[in-house]
Amino acid sequence: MHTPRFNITAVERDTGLSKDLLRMWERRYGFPSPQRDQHGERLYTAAEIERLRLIKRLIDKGFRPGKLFASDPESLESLLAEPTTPQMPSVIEDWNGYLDLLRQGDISGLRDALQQQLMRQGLQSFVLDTAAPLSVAVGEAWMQGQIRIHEEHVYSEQLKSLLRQSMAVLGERGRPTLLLTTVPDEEHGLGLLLAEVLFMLEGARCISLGTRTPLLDIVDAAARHGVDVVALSFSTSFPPRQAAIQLKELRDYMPASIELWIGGAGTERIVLPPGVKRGMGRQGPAQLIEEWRINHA
Amino acid sequence: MHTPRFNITAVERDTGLSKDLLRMWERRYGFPSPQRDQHGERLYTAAEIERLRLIKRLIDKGFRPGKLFASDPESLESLLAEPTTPQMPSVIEDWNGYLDLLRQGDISGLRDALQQQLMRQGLQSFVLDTAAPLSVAVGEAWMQGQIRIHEEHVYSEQLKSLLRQSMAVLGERGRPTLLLTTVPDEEHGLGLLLAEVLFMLEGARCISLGTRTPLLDIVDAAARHGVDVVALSFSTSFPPRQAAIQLKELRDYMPASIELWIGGAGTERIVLPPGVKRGMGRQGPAQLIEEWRINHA
DNA sequence: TTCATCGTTTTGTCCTAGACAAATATGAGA
DNA sequence: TCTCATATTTGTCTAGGACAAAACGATGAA
Repeated sequence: MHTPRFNITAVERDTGLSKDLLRMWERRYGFPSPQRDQHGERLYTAAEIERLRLIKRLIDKGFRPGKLFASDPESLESLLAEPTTPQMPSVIEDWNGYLDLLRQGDISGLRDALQQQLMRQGLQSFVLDTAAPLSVAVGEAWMQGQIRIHEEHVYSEQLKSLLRQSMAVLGERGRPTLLLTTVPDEEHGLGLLLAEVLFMLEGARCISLGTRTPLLDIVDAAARHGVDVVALSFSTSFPPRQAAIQLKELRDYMPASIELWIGGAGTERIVLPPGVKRGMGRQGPAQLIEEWRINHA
Repeated sequence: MHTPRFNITAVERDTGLSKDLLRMWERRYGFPSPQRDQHGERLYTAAEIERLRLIKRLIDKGFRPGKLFASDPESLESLLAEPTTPQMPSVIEDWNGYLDLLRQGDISGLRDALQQQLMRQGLQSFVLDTAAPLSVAVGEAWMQGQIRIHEEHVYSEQLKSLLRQSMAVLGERGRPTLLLTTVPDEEHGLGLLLAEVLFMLEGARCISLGTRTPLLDIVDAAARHGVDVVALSFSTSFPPRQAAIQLKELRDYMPASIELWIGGAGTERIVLPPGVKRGMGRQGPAQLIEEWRINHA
């Protein structure tokens, strides 16, 4: 068991920073400056990846690379703790009960706790008031290094399983018909499932393609199934600018009669292209459905 | 809605071919040779993307780029129809009933058909004799261009939902305890779910991490949950050589007391490192569990 | 024959470094 | 204070060279 070293492909995969960008940062700012193997190829350490993740997170939060690379590593940590918008309390504290179960590896305990909460709140409130914010908190906890990625995986699997189970009792639904999926670079499927539950509770008919559908196939699928709406989910970690570009493209390829909706924790910062609607917060999905029904009465 | 043109990022996203590779093919083989915008940046047409996808499928099937770029576009289509290995009857024909439902976009029809078959066969036989071979056939049909990727997505989602639902009635189980997941480059989760069902039917306790868990996290999760076995799934499209390397690494990182099992349609061609077991075919999973129980009686 | 081994060819990924568009910050003027 | 124009920062594209890894194919042994 030796100290693991990672090549640039692995770093791209684990940080979401493109190879081009990693090389450019090295050229421009001098960090990271990974060791090289005997062929001159970059070999990154786990610590470098850790710091890159931190920097990425801070950039997502609105800081600029120039400042971040200039200041010393220690002070970066503290920046993360600052709330994004003033008066916004840390989301993590409220959920420490569930997070502790995760940290202890108590899977059945976690499952029981979720199940119990679902019973208490009912499906809609459970999704809106527990599952959605808890998922954000779990993501946040991972970002801050409080839990490991496999613990996030366990959480995700348990919740998916629970939701699928609950959804099975909701039968075939009416209009509008929605096509749900994510773009190819967005692999988080949990938000999609949450959206599916909410839309089904509003009586819509949902066709889910799962994650990572190529844009041209979304267009084709929408036409084939004659859907009224294409709904996409974006997680917090998805780059907002990328999202805007892809939405614009997709909007261009599809007839205007098919609406394009987006949702998920990562949608707030996305600048919406014309003809794209956002469904956020408690009333988001219900509102979108209601609007659609009024317009198509 | 104008004639769509795609930049290299969009092509990478929709074909799965890296920018580097797209540029290299252009340099080396002269295809694709996209138009350029006023700044010299590549602009691909939908037709070029279509052909690139075809070429990608053929390469995945075992053809070599050199040959493919040499032969004319028309003859490429016909290559897809050929069976991968001689004397192997096309698996697709046997499953045309389901495939037709997919092609017609009849989702509820598909769901009913699967449900009905599950009722008729029982869970174990359904997984072994329907779900597993049908999934291979669906993959094959996509490779041959008979269905589009979004239709494969629909199939996958319906089957997952059905299986999760069925699994919910199987409660907490006994030993051994298995950790199920895939390596970071393997995103196919259907095989994992099939394995989970089979192992649970044998009375094992399954902890699923979903897909794409970093190797070091697999190690950590295995230790944390005190599992007896780590089970990984590989799809047919996974490069066997890569699989062998990762298995060897993983075997090195983990204590010998934890067994390492692999399964899935893509395992046949993998050269097994020492200390790794393969569970293939009808009796595979049952056999592995039984062996383990004998050794740990 | 069949199988393994070793050199050769093909193929994909990494490298450097220049250019420039898009995003953001800054400052001038209303 | 706000708006617009200009400057700076930042990310992504470009080209072509290099070379590792994979696949092929020929040669020799069982």
